[in-house]
Amino acid sequence: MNDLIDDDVYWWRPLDDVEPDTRAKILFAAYKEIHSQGFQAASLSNILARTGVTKGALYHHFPSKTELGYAVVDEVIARHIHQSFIQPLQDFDNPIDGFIELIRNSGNAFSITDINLGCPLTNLAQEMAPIDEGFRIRLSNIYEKWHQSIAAVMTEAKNSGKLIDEVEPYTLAVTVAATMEGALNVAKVAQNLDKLHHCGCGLIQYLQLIRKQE
Amino acid sequence: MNDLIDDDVYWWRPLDDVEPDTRAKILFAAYKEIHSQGFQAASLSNILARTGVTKGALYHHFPSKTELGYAVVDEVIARHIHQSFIQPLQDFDNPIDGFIELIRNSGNAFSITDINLGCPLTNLAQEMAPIDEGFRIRLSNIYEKWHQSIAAVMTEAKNSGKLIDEVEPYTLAVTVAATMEGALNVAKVAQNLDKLHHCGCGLIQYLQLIRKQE
DNA sequence: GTTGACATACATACCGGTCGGTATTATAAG
DNA sequence: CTTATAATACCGACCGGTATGTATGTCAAC
Repeated sequence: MNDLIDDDVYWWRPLDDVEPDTRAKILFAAYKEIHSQGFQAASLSNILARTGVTKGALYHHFPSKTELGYAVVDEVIARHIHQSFIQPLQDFDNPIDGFIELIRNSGNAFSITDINLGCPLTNLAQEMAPIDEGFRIRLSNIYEKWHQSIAAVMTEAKNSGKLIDEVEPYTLAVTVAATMEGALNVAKVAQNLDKLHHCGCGLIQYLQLIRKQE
Repeated sequence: MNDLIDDDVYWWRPLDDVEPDTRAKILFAAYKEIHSQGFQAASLSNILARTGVTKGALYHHFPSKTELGYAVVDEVIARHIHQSFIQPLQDFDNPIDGFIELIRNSGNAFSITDINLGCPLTNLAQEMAPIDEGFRIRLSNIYEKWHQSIAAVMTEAKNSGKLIDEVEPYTLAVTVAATMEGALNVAKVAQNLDKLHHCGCGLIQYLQLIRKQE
């Protein structure tokens, strides 16, 4: 039905030994449909066809397509971002080294499928922020949490003398996040991992330069 | 009909003293509709209603909605990017100073409308790259030209000893472009110019750090 | 009288959403 | 243990609206 996504390479999957309940099935299928088609172009019929769930069941669990979209943001995307981008920050000893490590790993972690479809958070933000405030608020909150998490570890690093004095932690956080987002964008359009690597190298260079020399 | 865009603040407008021909009218209206709604959600009926042009006229000039979209990319968006982001590079004496100046000006140049709707190039790329190769190629070419233009001025600057030796011009170019793009994204979702300023400051800091000290 | 530049009416398909009905399970009284 | 009642979960035909696209007609210019 939709060849853009192969279930096997997907980051999240219902556990094999537990039959996911209907709501979870809908939610996951909706996430995939939205990720590959965008929210507005996402077709409920496609979601139903792929899950085998009927329209009645869908509208039993969700009052509207919009509310289904909100649930995808709150329950799937927000969790994904937290696990992939916020949680790892906590393990950093020195955030500069941590980020460099994270960027280096990203180069290998992303498959070409990931690249072509882009970041689900960015995609939805782009599409829905100007036309639906419910989406915008939810997505904006996720970004803000991410920025503040980065700023927190940078503040700590600065206080312990690991960063040059000119660094403003929150400014740095927003900039680093924006660069990572832009990098994925660029790679997506080019369908080319090299672009991603270039951005990674550039960002690493920036991070090296704000490190306080002994 | 569509309140998202106010014609008067738009960067491009048919000249007042020349009645634009039908094709140009359609093209401009389509550009606005696509910019505010996205390509897939853009409605031909809206475009027709706003121009007063009939469906017959539209399909006389363009064989399909997709081809109309291609024409918008080739004739409107590509030109816009060239004028706004590529042309100004040529006037730079020192590209570091030039970029800093350009970033500082951007902070004032962008209206809240611009921010909320986002960059037309980025929006289209996000939406259409994974699902239509015709769009993807066109948009990818625009990005590539932009990257190479930046790389060219950076190469020149490096050769004349204005940049530290570690700088790789093309890598720097892609990174700077990605950061600018990400910055607009972040500001769009937050509907907040402050985010844009933060990214501007971060980027300026990076540029200052790669400058060769005398 | 042929061609280009439109205008109008219509065709077809798909969209999100509704609604009457049913199957299953939970609760609790008798 | 049986039975009555109620709530939950689900089914699928159907609806109005809108989407892109098409077929045919008009009319002025050369």
